[in-house]
Amino acid sequence: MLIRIESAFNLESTLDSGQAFRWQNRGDYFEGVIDKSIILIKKSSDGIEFESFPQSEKEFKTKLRYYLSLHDDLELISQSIAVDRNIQSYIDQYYGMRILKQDPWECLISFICSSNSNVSRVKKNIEDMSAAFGERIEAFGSVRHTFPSPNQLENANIPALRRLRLGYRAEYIYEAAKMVSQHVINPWSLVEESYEEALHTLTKIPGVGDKVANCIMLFSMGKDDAFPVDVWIDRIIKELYPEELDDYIQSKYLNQSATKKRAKDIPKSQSINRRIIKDWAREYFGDYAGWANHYMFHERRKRLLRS
DNA sequence: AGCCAGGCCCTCC
DNA sequence: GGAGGGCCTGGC
Repeated sequence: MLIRIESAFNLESTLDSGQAFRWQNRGDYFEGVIDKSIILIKKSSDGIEFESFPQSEKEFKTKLRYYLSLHDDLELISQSIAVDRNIQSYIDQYYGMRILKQDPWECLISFICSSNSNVSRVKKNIEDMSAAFGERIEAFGSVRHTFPSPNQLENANIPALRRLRLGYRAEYIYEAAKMVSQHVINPWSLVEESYEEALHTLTKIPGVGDKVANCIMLFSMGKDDAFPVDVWIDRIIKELYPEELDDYIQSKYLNQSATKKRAKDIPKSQSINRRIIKDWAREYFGDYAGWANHYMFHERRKRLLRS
């Protein structure tokens, strides 16, 4: 079925930029799993062409438009975050890349897995968990599995998760599944909450700190101003904006009791922590800071893969 | 062999 | 409140 897209859409960068972990690049199309279906997507002249099974394409069209954030005004967002030449260049290079709206539960577990890890390993972890505890789907010549529900993961015990090579994350995943299945936390309801509320709730889950929480909020909850700071973003921001960061810290300190703080106590750009970087970037890039984050991250990742 | 990878948690100060 | 070390595993 065709989904007509009026504005720009970069399918490859959107699905293969490390924000989602279930998409496989099959050359001229992508295969993934959303909800209870296998999805095939490819570019077409006036939008994208997709197939779904077992859920019908008619049923899936609305869901897919939402998932791909096709209703978001990319022109507006790009203008909003293009505050300097750096970010403008990244937008130009990967124009049409969008932040997805994945399932918050799957996204939560995915980014718990991501700590001290890498994209290809997280992909394997998610496929392994799905194969072990999700439901089998067969379509288009492929066998895939749904991402397990909170109940299905809670019923998987920790040793079984350990056997999937999840390492110390197994305990976190099990605890998270228990919290969700027992209604201590409802990740889907956080879409309606404010950034601060959602952050507060998410970081109560073991294995979820500030970075992971910001990824979940950005990639599944439509919190466009979430700004995950990992080692790469940390390096990029310090590299591109050293003066701005120093100025920001100066002003923060001056706004406090100026006499109490001595110059030597003011952190230098090398030792600036991730909290300060996040606070600065959310002010600097504004309402769509998370999109700026992902363009910077993606550009760096692509550049490193080339070299 | 030893360090690092898209962090987080716990234990000290 | 923040610095420092440990943690599963895989890859170089």
